[in-house]
Amino acid sequence: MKIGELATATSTKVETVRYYEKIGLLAPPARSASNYRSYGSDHLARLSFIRRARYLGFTLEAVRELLTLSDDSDQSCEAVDHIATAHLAEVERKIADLSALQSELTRVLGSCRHGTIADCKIIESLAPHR
Amino acid sequence: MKIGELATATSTKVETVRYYEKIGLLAPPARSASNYRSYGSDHLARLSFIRRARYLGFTLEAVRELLTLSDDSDQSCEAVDHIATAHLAEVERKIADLSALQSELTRVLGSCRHGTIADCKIIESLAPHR
DNA sequence: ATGCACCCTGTAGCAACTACAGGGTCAAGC
DNA sequence: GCTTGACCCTGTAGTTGCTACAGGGTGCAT
Repeated sequence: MKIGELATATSTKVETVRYYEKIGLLAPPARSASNYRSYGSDHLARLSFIRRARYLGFTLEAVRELLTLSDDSDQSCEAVDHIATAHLAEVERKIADLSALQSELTRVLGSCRHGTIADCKIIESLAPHR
Repeated sequence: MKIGELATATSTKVETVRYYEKIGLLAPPARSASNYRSYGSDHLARLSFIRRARYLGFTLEAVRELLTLSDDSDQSCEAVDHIATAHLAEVERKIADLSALQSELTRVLGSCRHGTIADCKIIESLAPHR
């Protein structure tokens, strides 16, 4: 299949596929006579894996490790578990941060009396100096 | 005050202060005879505002708008409210996304039997093709 | 006078793409 | 047989919000 087909099959942009190849995440495929990239089902599986891991928020570096690990089917999956656990912790940290932010923004917004800028509580709470 | 003092006073890095000046967020200050930047209390107030808005997760573009609005004290604070509301919505969307992610990661991790890669449920769930 | 902390400019790097610019290829329709 | 349009190619620059040099100058204390 051509790059466009692979891209639509995996909900990826063509440029992103080429980018993954450039950074060594996706193996360079065979080329047609006219120099078009020609992908097989192994590439499709690999890219699906990458996209799903990315969808789950793993960094490209983590994806790279997961791919290496997944190629070595004899190893224990301890390392995989480790990467995923660390990522989950990171996600939970972000949720906590954003929740704190949400509270603060809600508080700030709640104080808005819809008057003029001069007595806007939002602006005021951004510049907390008297 | 010199850039280093301003930076520590606002918990900012010196490079970041210069960066804000370069992108036109912070007005260029006066210079000393030896070409050192020399800041006043207005700069301090301005930078405090910026840092607090950034801490609340506003983008630099939003901060720029908030600054412009805050300079025009006669205007209604409708526009300010609008920016903050939009940002809150964005934060809430991110929280929702991350929470979904958290569930999925927890589910994936919970299925790990700590065996070999070959039957690792984590890897399997990343490559959902039969 | 010499060391050190600070300041200056300018440029390159980070993540993970995305968007051109400036070309070539291929199949269909007139 | 020629044009039109959709696709493909490479390479480079842009995005966000900084951060980190490199390679220099300044100011103060010892």
